[in-house]
Amino acid sequence: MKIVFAGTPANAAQTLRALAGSAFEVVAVLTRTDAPVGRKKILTPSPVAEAAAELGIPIIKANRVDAEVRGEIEATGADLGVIVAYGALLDQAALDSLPMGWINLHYSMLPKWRGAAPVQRAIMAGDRETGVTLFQLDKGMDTGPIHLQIPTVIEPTETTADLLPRLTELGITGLAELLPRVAAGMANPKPQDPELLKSLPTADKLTRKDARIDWQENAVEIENQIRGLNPEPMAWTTLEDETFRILEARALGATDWQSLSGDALEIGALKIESARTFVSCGNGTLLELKLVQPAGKKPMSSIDWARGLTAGKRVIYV
RNA sequence: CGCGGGGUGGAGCAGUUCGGUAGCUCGCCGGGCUCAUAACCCGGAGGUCGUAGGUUCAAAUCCUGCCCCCGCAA
Repeated sequence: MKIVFAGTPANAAQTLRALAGSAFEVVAVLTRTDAPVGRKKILTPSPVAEAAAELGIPIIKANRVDAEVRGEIEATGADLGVIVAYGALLDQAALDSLPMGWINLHYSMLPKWRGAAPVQRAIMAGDRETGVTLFQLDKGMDTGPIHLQIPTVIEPTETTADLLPRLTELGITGLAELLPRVAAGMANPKPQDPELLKSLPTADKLTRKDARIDWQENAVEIENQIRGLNPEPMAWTTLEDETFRILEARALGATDWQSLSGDALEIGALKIESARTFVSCGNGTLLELKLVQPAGKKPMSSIDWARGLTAGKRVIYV
């Protein structure tokens, strides 16, 4: 069975490497075109493109599968497409370009969290469990029939940065199990429940607005948000009109500390103790800052940051 | 030339406007107090102030070039 692999980011590259080392032949790789990266806008190939180059696999760079790209894919003589975070939807014609269609590796337990940011959304929502789904791609957004799913627990302190590599491994495991079955014509995918497809939340792409902390919320929710948004795009707030990123923080439960202690802090106010820093959140809850990054600075521990604050400086978030 | 912040002993910062050889909060080393400690007290080590050059009697502070780090935007 010959395979065309489509993907873009680092975890997709890792999956590609695993696939290339398997019994199946990866005859071509489809990835997004080189994109400008960083302040200097250096045109950089995607991690998948780099991996493919190393592996000596022909690369097709395109941000859309149009007639021309479809022709290239068909010309490879591949049987099946495997797609992992490619970054674009395939239309029906593209889906039909390969005899066995396309199998998508998605980082959630579908039909929950369909869409672009399933890992982040699951953590941000405070889910205790997620997983990977291998399904037959159809024209909808992650709506196709499911081949195989592998669940996993989300640890209480886990960030997207922690979870994604684990899911990547699970995805590779899943592919190793599924592909031989597909090659043998033994695949039997089951349709997703149409009701659940409608009712369950989707994992829409994250915007900068999603990454901004609303200190009115409870600390537990804010912590979930911070963990889900690490490392991309990273939660932020403002401090004296400057971006202030919070990479790591821990909620002190759902306890109403303000009522308990009586020293009511304004929401968003900072409280510094000997070696710890807290921010007052909604309903009297407290969030302990761990790792922060002021604009223009490197990430630092919250206590290092607090050490540098001058006495008169007002440290209330807005 | 997209906008902006920054490079000062191991860490985080102040000092740069109005040039005069370096300060704060920690850490580290040694000693003391204490049942004990992230507490307190005493003492100590550690800095060519990113780099090259210029102005000056004198530059972390003024001028010029270069390197590096980071936030926003893409």
